[in-house]
Amino acid sequence: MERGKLRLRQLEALMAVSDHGSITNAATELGISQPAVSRLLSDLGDSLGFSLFDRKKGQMIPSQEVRFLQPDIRRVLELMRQISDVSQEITKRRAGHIRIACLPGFATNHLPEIVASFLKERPGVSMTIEPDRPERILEWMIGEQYDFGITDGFAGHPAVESTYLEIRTVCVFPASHPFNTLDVITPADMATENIIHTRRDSEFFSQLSKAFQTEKATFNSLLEIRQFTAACELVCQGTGVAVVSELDAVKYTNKGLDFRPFAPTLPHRISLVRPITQQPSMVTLEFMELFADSLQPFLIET
Amino acid sequence: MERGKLRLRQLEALMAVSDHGSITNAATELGISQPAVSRLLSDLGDSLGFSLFDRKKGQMIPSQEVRFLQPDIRRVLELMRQISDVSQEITKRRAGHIRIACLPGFATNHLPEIVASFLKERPGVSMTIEPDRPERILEWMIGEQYDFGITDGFAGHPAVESTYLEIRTVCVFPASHPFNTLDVITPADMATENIIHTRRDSEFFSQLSKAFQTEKATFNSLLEIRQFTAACELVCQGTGVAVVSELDAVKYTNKGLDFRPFAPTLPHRISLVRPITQQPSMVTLEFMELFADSLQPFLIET
DNA sequence: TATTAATATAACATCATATTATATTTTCCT
DNA sequence: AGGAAAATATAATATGATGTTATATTAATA
Repeated sequence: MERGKLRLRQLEALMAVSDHGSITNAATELGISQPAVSRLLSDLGDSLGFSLFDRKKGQMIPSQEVRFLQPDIRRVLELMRQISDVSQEITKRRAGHIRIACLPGFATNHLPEIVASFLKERPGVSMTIEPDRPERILEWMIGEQYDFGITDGFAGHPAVESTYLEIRTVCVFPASHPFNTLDVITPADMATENIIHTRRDSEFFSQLSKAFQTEKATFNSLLEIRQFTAACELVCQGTGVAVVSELDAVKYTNKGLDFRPFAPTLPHRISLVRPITQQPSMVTLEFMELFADSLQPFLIET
Repeated sequence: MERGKLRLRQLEALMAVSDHGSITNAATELGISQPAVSRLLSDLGDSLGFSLFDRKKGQMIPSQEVRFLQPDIRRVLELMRQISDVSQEITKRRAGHIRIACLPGFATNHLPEIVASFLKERPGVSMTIEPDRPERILEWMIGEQYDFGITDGFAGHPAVESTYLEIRTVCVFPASHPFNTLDVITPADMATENIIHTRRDSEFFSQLSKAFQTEKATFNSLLEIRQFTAACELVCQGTGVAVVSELDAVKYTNKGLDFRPFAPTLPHRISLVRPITQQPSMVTLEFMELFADSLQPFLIET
């Protein structure tokens, strides 16, 4: 017995002949010459050590042994086709998996629509989105559990590459509020208003209160929340006014909210991060780019 | 992009490098030279169109894209190994499937032990055993639904090859019965006994009753059964005596039964059959041979 | 049995896959 | 940072796999 290795082409030939009943037809099907198939089979027969076909009035009938192997062989060929297909999709950035860790605000607000439009064009791509606190996001980047992170302005870490961005912030108020006559809103304007704001230990709160101090305006703290979207919801209810990222504000214009630029310009600082050690996949890269672009209209010009 | 076909060897190289962390190790593992692996990968990279590995201080880390494909690739390689293994087993007649149709008597009596010893040596072989009436067995042979059949003496059919066999028959009686002093039992001896026998329309019954007629012995029919084993069970109970195939008789010697040759010699006629149109698999052939051999000790010498 | 269709074999071209030799790059260690 | 050692890439080349065309052989059927 010749114990040569099984080759894919031999199996292809075997199935083609099984399926089309003759070597000649199989050759046509495979787009090669009849002798080529003939030899593939004879080689395969040699290395398998049993006869592959019985002839029954001109038809090539697969032997019992071959029939026994057929299911596995079909599976192999099918899988090869699939691998080939999927890798094509990957090349066209239409297949793959992206793991994103982000601040809870993004998980519900801006990210979903970007993700949706990205996935719509790419049937083979799947994603994991994990919202969590900044420290956790950082850990995940370092541990390479996620491919892409959206977090707040952060200190930097040798294992993490980050792009720092400053988002415009605006003052939001109910559409019917007198503020709608102003072009810009200042701390002085807000001195008589109830203010909804982020946590006192947040970086953004200290910026905001400093702005009020500088202009010697009263800061009437009414409510402390964690996310800008929560603030917007409350402003909708008429509970007060707030300074939030324009990214969040625009989502509420059709929900009875209006907004104006806030002066002085306060940046909402965020960072787009990724593990530096591993090369991101091409889809990931493409997504990160798309996401960064999506923020462009909301960035403070420098 | 070069859109060449994926080759198995490339995938093997890919997984070897993924699993062993370096091209050099992978090459050792595959038993080939380092440049060979190097080029397999570079070819694969070209045809896939994305980078396969990231280097991290001497370790080759599979890229996101590769990791995405790995499960499928592993499955392909595993399947190929399996096909190769199974076909080896087939060659050694240790894998395959045999479909047997037989008379109900054989399904419970002689066949099981032959099957058991056959399968014990051949871990990859599986069987289907279908007991049924002779006409049904014939149909199945013609329709090629079964590979091997055990039926009673039969008329012959152009699509079925058959081997005709004559099994010795003996008279069975309880061990304590006076018959145990005789060497041979004749119809005359049995004239005073209650007789358990096969159905009146069976070929064997007509032989038996003709023997009694020839010797002008009374035939005290007590019970009509279908299978010889059933007759043996009843003889055990002391219900009567019977003439049955020696094949069945030997199974009851340790169950309180004894037997002696019956004179005149009556053959129990059976046929081993198989579809003539299709070439039987090698295991099937081997099993048929084993089965025929197992009957040898019970055949009437010619 | 003659004719035709299907398959096998032979001689040869080309590409895949290996080799050895050597250049280049990376890693890692003063 | 610079240089030795290890890992990887490239080049030149041999061999086997896979294809071709031409032709012989075998099987089907009228």
